Amino acid sequence: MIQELQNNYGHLFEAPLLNEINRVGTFKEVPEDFKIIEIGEYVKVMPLLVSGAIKILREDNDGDELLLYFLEKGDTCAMTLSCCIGQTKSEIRAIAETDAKLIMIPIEKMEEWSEKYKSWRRFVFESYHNRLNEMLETIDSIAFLKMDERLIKYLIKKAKISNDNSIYSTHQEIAYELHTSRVVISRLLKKLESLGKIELHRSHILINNI
Amino acid sequence: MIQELQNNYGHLFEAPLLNEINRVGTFKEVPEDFKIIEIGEYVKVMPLLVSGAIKILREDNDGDELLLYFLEKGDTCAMTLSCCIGQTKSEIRAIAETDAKLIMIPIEKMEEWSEKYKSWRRFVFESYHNRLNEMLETIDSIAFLKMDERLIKYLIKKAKISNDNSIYSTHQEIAYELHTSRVVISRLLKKLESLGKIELHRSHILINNI
DNA sequence: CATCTACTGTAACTTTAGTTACACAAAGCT
DNA sequence: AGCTTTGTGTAACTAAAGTTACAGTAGATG
Repeated sequence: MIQELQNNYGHLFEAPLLNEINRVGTFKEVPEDFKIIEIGEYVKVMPLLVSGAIKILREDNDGDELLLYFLEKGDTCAMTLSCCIGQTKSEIRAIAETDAKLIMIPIEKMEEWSEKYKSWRRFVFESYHNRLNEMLETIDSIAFLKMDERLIKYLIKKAKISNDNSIYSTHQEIAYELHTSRVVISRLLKKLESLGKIELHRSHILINNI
Repeated sequence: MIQELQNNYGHLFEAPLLNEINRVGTFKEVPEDFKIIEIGEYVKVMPLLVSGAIKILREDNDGDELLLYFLEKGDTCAMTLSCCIGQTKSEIRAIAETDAKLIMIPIEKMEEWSEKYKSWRRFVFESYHNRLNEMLETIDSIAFLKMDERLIKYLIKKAKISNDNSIYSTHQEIAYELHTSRVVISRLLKKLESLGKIELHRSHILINNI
């Protein structure tokens, strides 16, 4: 494990902390679509992401979903942090967007390391900072943008995350994540295609020049 | 100052920390509608709210506003925290919703106290936790609710914040904060009135039984 | 008290999004 | 192959929200 840790967090954490993480953390590989955290669960470990991407979803009372944001390597889930500390249930769902590698840290270490390591405090604060900003961007999108613009942002982000300008999703899946209906997405995608920005195939969207 | 501090934060912080806050913090009273933080400003102090309420607003490129959430006594602005630590510009605007009393802490103390005081760490983490949850609630509202439901939530919250079931706002002001148009708000308010839930007066809404 | 400004009410219309319904085609299965 | 499931395209309609326009009225101001 030490290698993955070194590569992704070596520059962030001081050596003694890295050693501790190596000692108490457990390495975990999860496949795409693996459910890492479910809404309402108590969270007992904090995941450090070393490779891949995770999507964070919110759900309303009717079971309708909304994509909040993606996590990438070097990130941790501030929501989880937040739950760990408060000992509260998870407010969100975390699903592996791609195959991913994680280091799981038992939550008891959170407080201990916050006292001991300046770099850990920095990391935790920075995670919160980043997540708050992601949330703000999400709010901007849903409050200020129309669905066509949200869709474009979504496609760009999704392509960036997977580092591939093909997106292998169905219209239905996209509709879920943007919390709208399949018909609306098909309609808007068709419009984007007619503008030459994308090409539509079955379960596959090719990004040309958005 | 010590009295306000004791009352609102006495149970949260250990005595030595309270003393330090008393020593380095500056007390500030601001009137309703006072602009505490503006978008794009660098933030050099962290406000602890001891009385009154503060509204936190987001703005898009066209200058359209959206109310994110309210802060009440015992709260601090996690956004500000976040900015302090990251030394970045403020992403939000903070306006006194009512007359308010604040204790301003120089940001250098943030890191110092995070190392020294467990209660401070708790407080900071908890603030982040609360703010993330407020943001989630905001997202829920704008993503999952229709305007009439958002308006009702807004009225309830606003009444609660001012501890008064009269709201002294114009339809235009409400429209700004919910990021919609005055006509829409007038329409929906009229409907609520006809249901007997509220009474409409000039610049004044009386909440009956929402 | 006459005038002006700000606030509210409402009608009529447009735009955007959501819904229903159905046709058709690609992939999966036996 | 034939059948089924899943994904997409599109039309027709409804609902919600945003826009424009204008009238009326309560307060503020000179």
